Parts: sequence; structure tokens; C-alpha cells
Amino acid sequence: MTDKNPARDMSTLGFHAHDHTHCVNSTLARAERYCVENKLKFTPIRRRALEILLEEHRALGAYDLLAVLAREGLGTAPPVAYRALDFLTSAGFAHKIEGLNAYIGCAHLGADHAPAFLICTACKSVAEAETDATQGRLGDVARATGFTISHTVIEALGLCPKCQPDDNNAADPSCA
Amino acid sequence: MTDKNPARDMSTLGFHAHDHTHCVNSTLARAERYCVENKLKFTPIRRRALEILLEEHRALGAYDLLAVLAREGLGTAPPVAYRALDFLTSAGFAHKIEGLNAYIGCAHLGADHAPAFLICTACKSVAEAETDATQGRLGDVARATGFTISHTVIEALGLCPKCQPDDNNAADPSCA
DNA sequence: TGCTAAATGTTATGCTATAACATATCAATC
DNA sequence: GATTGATATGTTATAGCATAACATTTAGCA
Ligand SMILES: [Zn+2]
Ligand SMILES: [Zn+2]
Ligand SMILES: [Zn+2]
Ligand SMILES: [Zn+2]
Repeated sequence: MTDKNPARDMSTLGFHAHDHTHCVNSTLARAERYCVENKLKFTPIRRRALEILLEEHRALGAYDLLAVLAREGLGTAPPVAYRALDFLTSAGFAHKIEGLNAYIGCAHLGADHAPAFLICTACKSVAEAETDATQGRLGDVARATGFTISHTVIEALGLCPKCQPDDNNAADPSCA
Repeated sequence: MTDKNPARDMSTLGFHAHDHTHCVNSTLARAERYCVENKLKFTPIRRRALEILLEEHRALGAYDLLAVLAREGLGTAPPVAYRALDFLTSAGFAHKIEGLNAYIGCAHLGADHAPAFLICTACKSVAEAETDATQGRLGDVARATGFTISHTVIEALGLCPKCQPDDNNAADPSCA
């Protein structure tokens, strides 16, 4: 029961270039639709918060997010940011990166999924891949001990392709 | 230190009963030996900090640890705890549980390893298993994208065998 | 309209972690 | 055994992350 099909459920998304404006807009549109379908309120603060998170494929601290919201007159006190983040993470629109105490827009909206993150310590970009918590080692160990998994935190710190020491690419931390 | 055999490098240690006094003492002894061999200073504060962490198979917050150290006259200010924790985690004697902002004594001392944790949200006990970062999904994704992993955070939240809702064991959060 | 629940505004506070600098300890070398 | 340099410890202050608690507003519904 380990690794049926290794490459299949890892819709890797990551450090390669892409049409990021489309990436953001289509994700926002899907979020909007998801909220309608599930009777969730996608208020201006929440929408803008998600947009801010999506603008970079980087994790943002709650206070970083708050700073942007504050600049735009959408709220000044910490609960503003944390409430928006609570909504976004509950809805599956964003994830918390535990290793950074920071938050990132979800690359695979809506579904209840078990994300895994590759975090570049040099350029700070973050890629999200999907895993299946019941597969892999964690699942093996859990089954072996009779542990029931409800949520997983799977994060790898290291260097993304652009920040490898040997291949001296121009490190471009933009939409990586 | 890269284990070929998939099922082999998961020296699960966990929620089952064991001789915990021996578990603590032998671990401390191994730590002591490791420090001698590697010219590390296992000072009273560091030794006691590890002992405190090992006493329960639970994660302790830095300030929880500090409270105990303070009661024993080993220091009162936060840096006391954080310095001890820095030493212990650097030496591989303890790990930080990112999902809890808390620290736990290592069950597999000394070696440079990639731990995975099963964290029971009911009784708060934590089991440590070993993984190989280069294997499993994270490794697959990393290879696929050209990402170089230097450190992994792998944690599962859920219910340990004793805290399953159906089987109504007496939940015994002691040395689980 | 009036009721209710949810969202937002606001203040205060708690928990987590580190910066910075002074002092003490220890071991190696002279 | 004094000099010296590196490591560890003591201490104060502050930065960074997160939530409690309560007031007010807004949106949906009877
Ligand atoms: Zn993009
Ligand atoms: Zn996601
Ligand atoms: Zn034990
Ligand atoms: Zn360990």
C-alpha cells in the first residue's frame, strides 16, 4: 500500500515560469465560484487578502499582509489579518507554512487536500505539491502504530533550481 | 546513512508502553558519550534540559522548559531555555515540532536524521519516526523540480491508538 | 420591521523568540 | 601560573506572532 503510483498525485507546481496574471485571476475566479457554491462570504477584505497572498509565490507573514491591507484602508489591527487568514485557510484558499510562521495562497484551490511545500531559503519562493497523507512513510508509520491522521505538515527547506550554488543562474526571485 | 530498504529506516517509536526510566537514562548516557566523542560541552543546564524533555514523550514549549529550569535555580530568562534548546537541537538531541512551537527529546540520538512526528491532539503525546528525505513524495517532487532539500518538517496531527473515538480505552497520556 | 447571525472595529494582552551587552568559565599556549 | 581567546552564562530589553474580549456594523431572513 505504499506508493501505488508515485508520480500521479503530485501535481507539482513550482519554480518554473508561467502566466502569473492568469494564475492569480483564475484562482480568484475559482475562489469566488467556490464561495457561491458553498454559501461562503467572499468579502472585500477576504478577497483582497487572497489576492495579496497570490501575488507572489512566496509566504507572507500575517503582519506583512496586515501592512498591505492597512495601506489600503481595509483595517489596521492584527485580528483583521488573522480573521482573513482563518477564513482563507479554512476554505482551503491558503495554507500556513509552519516552518516560517507565514501564509501562502493555495495553488490547488477548493478541495480538501494535503499540501507539501518546497521552500527556497535563498529566494524565499515556495512551491506547493499535493500529497496523499495516507500514502508515503507517514501513512505507513501511522498504520503501523494505529494512529489516525487528520492533518499533515510537510515542508522541505532547501534551494530551488534557480538558487543552486553550482549553476549560476541569475537568481530571479520573482514569480519563480 | 541513506537507508535503502523502505520499511527499514522507520524505527517507529511511539505510543506503546516501554521501560521509560531506562529509555531516559540510556538516552542521556548516549548523549553524554556523543558529547565526549565530539568535544561538545554537556553542561548542567543542557543536560537537565534534555532530561526534562525526555521525561515525557510530549513536546514542551520553551517557556514550559524554562519554568522547570527556573524552579531549580538554573536560570530565569528566556535565553536560558532557547540556548539550551539550540544546543540540543543542533546536536540532534532534540527536535522542534513546528506545528506546536514546541520541543521534544529525540528518540534516535546523535545521527543527523530526518524525523517525522505523529502528534496526538487528544493526549498530546508525540511519536518520532525516522524518514529519509530523499525518498518518498517530497523527494520525488524535489527531484522533479530540481530542488535540493536541506531540512524537512514532517508532522502529522491526529489521534493516537489510545485516543481513538471508537475503541474506548482508558486514555492514558502517561508515557504513551 | 425587527430579529439573528456573521463580519468588522478596537483595545488589550499573551506567547514565542532574539538582540545586545556584561560577566564568568575553561582550556590552550606561553 | 599568567595571558588569551573561545565558549557559556547572566541580564535587560525588545521584536514578532497570535488571540481574548467586547463593541459595533452589516446582511439575511421571519
Ligand atoms: Zn503564478
Ligand atoms: Zn493547497
Ligand atoms: Zn520512554
Ligand atoms: Zn530524532
